[in-house]
Amino acid sequence: MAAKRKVKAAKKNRAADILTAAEELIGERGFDAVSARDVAEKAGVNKALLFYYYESKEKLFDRVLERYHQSHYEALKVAFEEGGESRERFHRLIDAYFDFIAKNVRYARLMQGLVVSHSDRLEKLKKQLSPMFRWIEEVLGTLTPKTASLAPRHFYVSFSGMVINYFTYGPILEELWGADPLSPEAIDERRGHLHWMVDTLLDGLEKELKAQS
Amino acid sequence: MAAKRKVKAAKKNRAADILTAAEELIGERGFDAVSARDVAEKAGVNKALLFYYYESKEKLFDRVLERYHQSHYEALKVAFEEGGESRERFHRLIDAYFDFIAKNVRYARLMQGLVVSHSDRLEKLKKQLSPMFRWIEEVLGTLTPKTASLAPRHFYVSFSGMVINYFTYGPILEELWGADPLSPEAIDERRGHLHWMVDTLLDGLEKELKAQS
Amino acid sequence: MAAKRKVKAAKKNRAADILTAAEELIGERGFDAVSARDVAEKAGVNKALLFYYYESKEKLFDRVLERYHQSHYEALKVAFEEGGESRERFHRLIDAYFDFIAKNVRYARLMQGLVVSHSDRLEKLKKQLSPMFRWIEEVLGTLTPKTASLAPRHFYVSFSGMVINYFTYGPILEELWGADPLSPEAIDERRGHLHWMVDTLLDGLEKELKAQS
Amino acid sequence: MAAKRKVKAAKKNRAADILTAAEELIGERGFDAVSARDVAEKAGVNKALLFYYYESKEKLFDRVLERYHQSHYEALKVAFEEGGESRERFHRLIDAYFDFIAKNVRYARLMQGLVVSHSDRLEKLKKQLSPMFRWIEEVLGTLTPKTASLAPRHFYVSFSGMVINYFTYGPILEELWGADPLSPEAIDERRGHLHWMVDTLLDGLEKELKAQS
DNA sequence: GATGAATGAGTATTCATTCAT
DNA sequence: TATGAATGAATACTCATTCAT
Repeated sequence: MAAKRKVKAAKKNRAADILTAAEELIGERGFDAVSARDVAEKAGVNKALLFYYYESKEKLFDRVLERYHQSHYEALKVAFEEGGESRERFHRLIDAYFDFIAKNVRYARLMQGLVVSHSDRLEKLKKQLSPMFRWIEEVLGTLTPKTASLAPRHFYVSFSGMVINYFTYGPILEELWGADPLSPEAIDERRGHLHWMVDTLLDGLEKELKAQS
Repeated sequence: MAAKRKVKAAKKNRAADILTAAEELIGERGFDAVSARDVAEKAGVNKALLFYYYESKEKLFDRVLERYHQSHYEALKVAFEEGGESRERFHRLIDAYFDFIAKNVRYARLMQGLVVSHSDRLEKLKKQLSPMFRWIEEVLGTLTPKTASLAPRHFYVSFSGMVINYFTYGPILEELWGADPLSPEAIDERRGHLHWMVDTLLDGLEKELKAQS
Repeated sequence: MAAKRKVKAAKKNRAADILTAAEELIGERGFDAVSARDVAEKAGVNKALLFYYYESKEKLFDRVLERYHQSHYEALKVAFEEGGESRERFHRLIDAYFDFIAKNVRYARLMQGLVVSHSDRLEKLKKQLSPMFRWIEEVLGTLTPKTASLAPRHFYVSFSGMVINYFTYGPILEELWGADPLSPEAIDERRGHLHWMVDTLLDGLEKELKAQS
Repeated sequence: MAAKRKVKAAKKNRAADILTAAEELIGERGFDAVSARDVAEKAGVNKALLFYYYESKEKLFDRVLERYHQSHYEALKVAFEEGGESRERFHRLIDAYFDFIAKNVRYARLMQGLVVSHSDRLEKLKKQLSPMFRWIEEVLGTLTPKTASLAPRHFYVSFSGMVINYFTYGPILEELWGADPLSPEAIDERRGHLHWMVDTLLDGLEKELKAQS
């Protein structure tokens, strides 16, 4: 049994190696700039093996995304549903969002590249994101007034922009910024910004709700 | 003379045709997914002509970007420097930003793809964006408190995220959104959202400044 | 087992086919006039295979040269080091040189094109030829006097010119020559010429050495 | 009249500029490595002008060669026919050959590339070289015995190899040679080698003639 | 499972050449 | 004469994918 375990532990999981390699490369360079050869080399396997395990480059990349989407969605849900008072929950939600992206900057880059890609990939993306978007709309629904321009969807887009773009535009601003935007201190600073945003905007929304009623 | 003019007007300007074709295609599919052949076909010219006028695909794409950056920057400056009371000027600024992107959705898509691209292109982008970023930092500097997380750079990233991502993530959300996010009505609604954001956040900042003094 | 052998013998060695095709074409037309497509077609393989095996056209051509240089150098060494009296050894040396070129006229043509090619290729050539040149200088060193214009290097250039140019200029002179300079008879005649040269020049050198001492 | 002269002197002779540019480039890089664009740029004229004056790149290159062949042939003839005793004339002939090539190293390089080029160019070359070869055969005919391997054609090939290859192989040997083979001193040294060769071989031939009679 | 070999369709770019002006 | 614009064909090389072993 011990022997078997050792064997199992030593056993190379090439399928997983490939997935990891793909994930890293796509995150760094974007979809179109990564070739099957690149992935195979990085994973240390034969090129043909990609196709054996994942059928096509496209499907391999789909798998990379799926994994990300799922863990992203779950991170948000766990954070929000942990209980507590409403405002507290939203702070936890934005923290979860921000932390997930901070830990997976490659995911942010990948998404950014994806949303401007051609139709086939977009269609898939729509389907994959839809449950998370529905859930967030529902969650935010309780505290926004009827005004169309204050509907949950707008806050969703605004906050996801604030979070994601920090990580994708940040590196560009590095020199102008005066410090590495991905350093722990800078990340904390940004987190502070986001919490101030949440507070200020929740205050504003509360005022609106009062005025409407 | 009139005849001559007509002839002149009818004169084919292939260089411009190529630039336009490139602009449209890149905006739709992103840089890497556009080939020289695609551009030539769309422009209705011989592939080799593209190299005759622009030397390389890369340089052609640079030209596309330059044009955009410049008109973007100018639109913002004109809007802000027109005078008026501070809050009014910021509303005009956000309007200018939003309108420019709304009229040039392809530019938004292009930028989104760019920020996650490989190093050579990124380096160029940094240089090109730097003056605008500097200017915005200066402009916002007057109304933010000393707190690091409320520094101009954070509001720049936040607002650019709110504006740009509406147009790049919007299409993905179309079905979930329930309406075309690029329709005039939806665009007006989003504009309303942004103005509410500006007002609410300026209120918040004023409160902070008072508290600090 | 015999069957197996047959199978093995029948096995296609495309890498070798490509090398052979390249060698033949370059020898006929010179480096620059041979395209990757030409080589692939002659070898009866897909163009991409050429890059699969040899990375680049340049490297493929390098391999062709390497093979030639090596066997050329070895042929000379074997001939000279076989022993015997000095004059006998030089006759064997010139025979080996001449025979090698006669059997590999394409190599002569190839070299002739190479020496007038651009810098990258020249640099490589220098490195590849240097051991053979050093060795020949050493070998000739024993029988030339101190006079600079009778230094080994001059005899090396002179004899290599006599040998190589017969095969490269020969075909041009064919019609004027009155017979095919590559026919066995013509080749024997040329060999006679070279041996007469060797004898006459060795006589001359001996006289010089005596005069100097 | 003076005015007219000035105008004439100032008048640009583009056709000649093109020919000169072509000559220099071909001599440096060989035929196939020179493009019409290269020539036009070096000559400082529009690419289309090459075709206006010379019809095609091939014909332009032909003209370059013609000029060379003609002046080469003439240099040899003048040197030999100047009179004097036989041996003296041959020394003058080899001097003329050597000097011409030394002054036109590019011609040597060009020829070396040509003799290994494909058929069209070779055919032309044959026709162009034929009168000179005939003449040399005739000139040498007086002092060679009947022996086939001592026929004029062999000495022609041998000496042209000795002369030309010094200039084409020389640069390759530069580092091994220990000095620049194209420096005036090295060139004089080589000239010495050639004259020693002429003397030694003429001595040898005389001995043969005596033996035969 | 895993691999080396093989390929057809594609890439950006350069070429000699033509032509209207 | 001279040129800018235009093109069809070629260049070396890369791609995702297949397949026999």
